[in-house]
Amino acid sequence: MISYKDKKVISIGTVTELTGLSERKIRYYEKRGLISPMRTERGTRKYSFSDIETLMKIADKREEGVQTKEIKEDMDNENKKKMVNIRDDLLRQQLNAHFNVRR
Amino acid sequence: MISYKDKKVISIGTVTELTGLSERKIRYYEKRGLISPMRTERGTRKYSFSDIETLMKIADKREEGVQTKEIKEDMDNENKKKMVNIRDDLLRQQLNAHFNVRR
DNA sequence: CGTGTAAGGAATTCTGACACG
DNA sequence: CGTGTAAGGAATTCTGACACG
Repeated sequence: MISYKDKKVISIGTVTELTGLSERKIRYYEKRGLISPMRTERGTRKYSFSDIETLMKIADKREEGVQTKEIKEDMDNENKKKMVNIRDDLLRQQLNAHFNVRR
Repeated sequence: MISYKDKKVISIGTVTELTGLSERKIRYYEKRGLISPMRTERGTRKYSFSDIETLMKIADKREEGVQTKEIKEDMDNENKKKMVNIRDDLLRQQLNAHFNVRR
């Protein structure tokens, strides 16, 4: 969870090599809200391995002709589901703790 | 094992921020054989998270006054031990497989 | 031995725009 | 809408050297 996967340390040139995407595309997907790299003090973008995985998925969808807007909506929905699951897990945990204490 | 930890994707400027070490020091530790970053086609160095962890350890040792040569020897010895363990584990595995088959 | 620094060149990254469609 | 490209500037990285000790 506190893994290296989400550390934003990779610059765009390397992302280009890792994903096969052009800088132009990568910056464009950012503008459309599909990824959100970090910015250093002087404004250079830094990406995480997570971002790279996301970009690979985006590349696949784009090849299928899916528009960035749709891709974003799908991604947002998946995130929503994940958040709901986390919330439910938490609730369940708290309920369990509550009943265990009372018994 | 095939984790992100060993992927060489971080440029020296970022390593500088992550470790607090100067570029000069980082390059010097490389020359002494303490780390071995990758090189891109045009010669820029790329480091892994492993390299960064190693650099942090080096920084600690250096603060204690330990010389790079000693640090290298210690690191080489640790690696040797690890290799021996891996070999022994493998041998043990093969022995077990052998006897299990014969019984 | 370990590290700082100035030097000059080459490569990187950024933004805004023109282009096509 | 999605992507390419040329443009100009700013920041990055590299190497070899001089310096101190």
